[in-house]
Amino acid sequence: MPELPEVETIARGLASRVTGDIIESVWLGEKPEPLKSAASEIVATLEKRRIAGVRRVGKHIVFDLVRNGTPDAMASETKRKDKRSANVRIDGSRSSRARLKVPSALSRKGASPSQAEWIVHLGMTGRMLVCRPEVEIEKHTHAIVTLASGRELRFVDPRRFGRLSVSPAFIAAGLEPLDIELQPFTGLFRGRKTPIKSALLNQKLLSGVGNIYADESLFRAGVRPRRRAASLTREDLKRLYVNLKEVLKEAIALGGSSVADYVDADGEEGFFQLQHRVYGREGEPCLTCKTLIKRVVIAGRSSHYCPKCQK
DNA sequence: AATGAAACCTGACAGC
DNA sequence: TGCTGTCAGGTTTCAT
Repeated sequence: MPELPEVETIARGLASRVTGDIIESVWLGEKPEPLKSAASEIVATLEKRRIAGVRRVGKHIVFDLVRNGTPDAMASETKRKDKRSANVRIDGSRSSRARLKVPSALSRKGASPSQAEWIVHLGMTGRMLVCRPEVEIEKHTHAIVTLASGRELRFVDPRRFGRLSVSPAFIAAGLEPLDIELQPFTGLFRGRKTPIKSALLNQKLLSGVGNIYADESLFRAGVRPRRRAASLTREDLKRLYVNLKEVLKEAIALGGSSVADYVDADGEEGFFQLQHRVYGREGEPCLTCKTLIKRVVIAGRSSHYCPKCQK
């Protein structure tokens, strides 16, 4: 569901609410699908850690975790030696609210690095909620993290395309659209025969651009989504570069786009959907020239464009 | 190597 | 009311 501006909004909301809090325990649902790392490793990495910060990397939410009372990461401590999975049991019964029990040896000092990261990808329908324990547990809740402040952090994801993982230091595959400079940006598309729309969605090139902002940036740049990436001129690429950054920044300023059911960490909707010029406007007049907006499918994704404004 | 289609899931909505 | 078909903001895997 969420793309870069939505994830940025959610990460900022989470940062303001849970930074400094301490993770007491972790419950993981019975379905293994949302887990990219082993359940035992996630539990062992999260429990008893302090949340030093929350940030966005591409479309990922990254929780920076430090050992409680250890504000600074110990850079040398990056090697992980666990033999812990054997004793960890997953109890999926939501009603009993059973918690994973981690053997005490795992919490001993030195059992894991002092710095770690909890990575959350929301997929299409994932949400992260911060709430009181008495709040009813929604259907499709796959993880509940109990905080020392008495609140809970809950991961809810009906379609289960979201993923949870842990890592010593997560690195996105692609480059950050908001940080990249013009030269590396143009270099990403050199020699690529794939449609520019597909290239923009390729997370190994740029991380964070999704279907809405790909369509919106291409409209602003006046480039048709089916154009071969390599066919874009220097001027096309410059306009795409400028407009992609612009549309992402504007969307972040408005709290992202709420098309279906996206809400941020505080349950607030974004407002950028009101600024969409092509996305979701098939058959409606172009805001610039009144030509009807077309929708085609490119690499399996809906793509919206103005046949007159985009060449 | 690179490209596209299919698969992974559930829910909402339109049309009959 | 309820059935069927379509669509969805993402990523990975498989075939070509």
